[in-house]
Amino acid sequence: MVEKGGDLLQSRREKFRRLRSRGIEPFPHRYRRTHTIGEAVAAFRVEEAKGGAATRTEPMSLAGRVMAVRSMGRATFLVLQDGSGRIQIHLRRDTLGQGYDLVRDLDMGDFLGSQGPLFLTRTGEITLEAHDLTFLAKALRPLPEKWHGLTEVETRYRQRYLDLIANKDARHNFQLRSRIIGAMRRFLDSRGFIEVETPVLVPVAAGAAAAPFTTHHNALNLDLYLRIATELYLKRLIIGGLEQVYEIGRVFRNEGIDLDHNPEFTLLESYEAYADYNDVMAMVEQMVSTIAQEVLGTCQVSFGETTIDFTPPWRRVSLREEVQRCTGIDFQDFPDAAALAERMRTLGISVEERNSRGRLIDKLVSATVEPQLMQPTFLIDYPLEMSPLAKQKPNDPSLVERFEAFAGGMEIANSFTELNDPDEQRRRFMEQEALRAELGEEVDRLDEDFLLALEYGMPPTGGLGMGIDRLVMLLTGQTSIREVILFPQLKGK
RNA sequence: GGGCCGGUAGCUCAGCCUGGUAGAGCAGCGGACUUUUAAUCCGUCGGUCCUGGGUUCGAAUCCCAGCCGGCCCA
Repeated sequence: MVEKGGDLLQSRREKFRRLRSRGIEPFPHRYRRTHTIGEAVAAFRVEEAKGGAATRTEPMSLAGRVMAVRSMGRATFLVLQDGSGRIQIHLRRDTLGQGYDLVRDLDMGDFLGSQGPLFLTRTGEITLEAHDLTFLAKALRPLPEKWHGLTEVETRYRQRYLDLIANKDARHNFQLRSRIIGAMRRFLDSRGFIEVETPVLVPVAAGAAAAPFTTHHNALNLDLYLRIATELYLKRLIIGGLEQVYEIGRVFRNEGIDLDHNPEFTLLESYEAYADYNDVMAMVEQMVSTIAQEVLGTCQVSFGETTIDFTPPWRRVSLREEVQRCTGIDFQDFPDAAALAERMRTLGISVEERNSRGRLIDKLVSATVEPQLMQPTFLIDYPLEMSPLAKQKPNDPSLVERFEAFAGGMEIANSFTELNDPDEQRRRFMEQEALRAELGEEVDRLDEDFLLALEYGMPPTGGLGMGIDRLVMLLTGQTSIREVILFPQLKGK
């Protein structure tokens, strides 16, 4: 990389060189801290409750990154940051003697360890009185500015580490993300699910209607795809007698990028034998509200302009009714794609000449219904042709037992009573393949090996797919998926 | 794919409309300062003005094309 700002870098390199020449290793192997900063502060509070304002603790060793330097000549204040928080360090020539000379070669961004008791300054700030100072790592490049931090969105994404150093909100959101996924695992585990892992590299990108990424295995000389869903492998496990399984994993869809799409994203899928979509619906609202309660301490979260309340039960409404309410269109009146397309055009929805009826209804929902669903809502009972892996409703074979969950104007979950009749499944796959051939649409792919598995018998099963990134968006109040994915996809630079 | 906005020092931003030697704050460097809190004070260094063309005596500024990012729409 061509260096800009050469003298800034040179100044740091010079300090680095000086440290080494004085026999101080700027990159030692380890440091034994006795407390995290968070623990140290908590320990001080305990002592303070006993001892009052003049409290001094026993010496502690803390380590972290230097986030601020305030030097007043023969005394210097540093702010040290570790994963648990920040604390002020007070350095005095009186106390440190020659050790104080290190201040000269210290920069913001360096990692330091320091040992000493904690006390309260006269302005009331908990502070470590440094009795020694140890370089733990030298920062050879300057950090973003301390007050404004790092705001340029592109740099925040391309150099996420700088975002995490400078912006507390960014750190917080990713910590929440981890806790959300942890709470989700505990919820599912406590219900008897087991977590499994299925292939990412697959010979058929099946289980959803999406364009896959392609790759190649050299030794096998085999073209492979990155999975677009985990669905069909998880159902093979149901067939194998693992009655409750889930996988939280990355899937890859070769499509555009926008506020709620990233080409690789994290998907929860779960399958439960002997359950149907009603059971899954109950589980979803339980799971999301439990996670919110556990992670945020509340089921109400603010998102954009509104407050979303995840307290069960969530509104349930049939897809047909809701589309009718939002658009005045009853899609049952339009058994024919061309007529529906014409009607949709009158609403200003752009549709292509060669869209299937299923694709049209999908567009209708995402264009008109979805953006209105701010509060958690289950849309239930989808048209057969939109749902090749779902089981028909006993009393209306034009519909399937399927729901999608929405919140914040986004789809967050998709579920159905799984189709387990292998012959019917084959017919459905064939219909999809015919659509692809006829209209060139991206459709579910036929997976012969899955059909083979189905012929051995799959119990009635309720399945679920839930977009983890979108759930994290909702629970962290972020309206862009790139704010909850550490390294979102960007164009090359 | 279309529209709008943005890209200037390491970071945060002015300057662009109305062309005339590229600025501020922070950071850096030098100095003063032993309880500061965006420390303060004095001095000082620092630029591929996103890239490439064009117009012009002269372009960060105007025009065209492109790259990257954001938002809106499809």
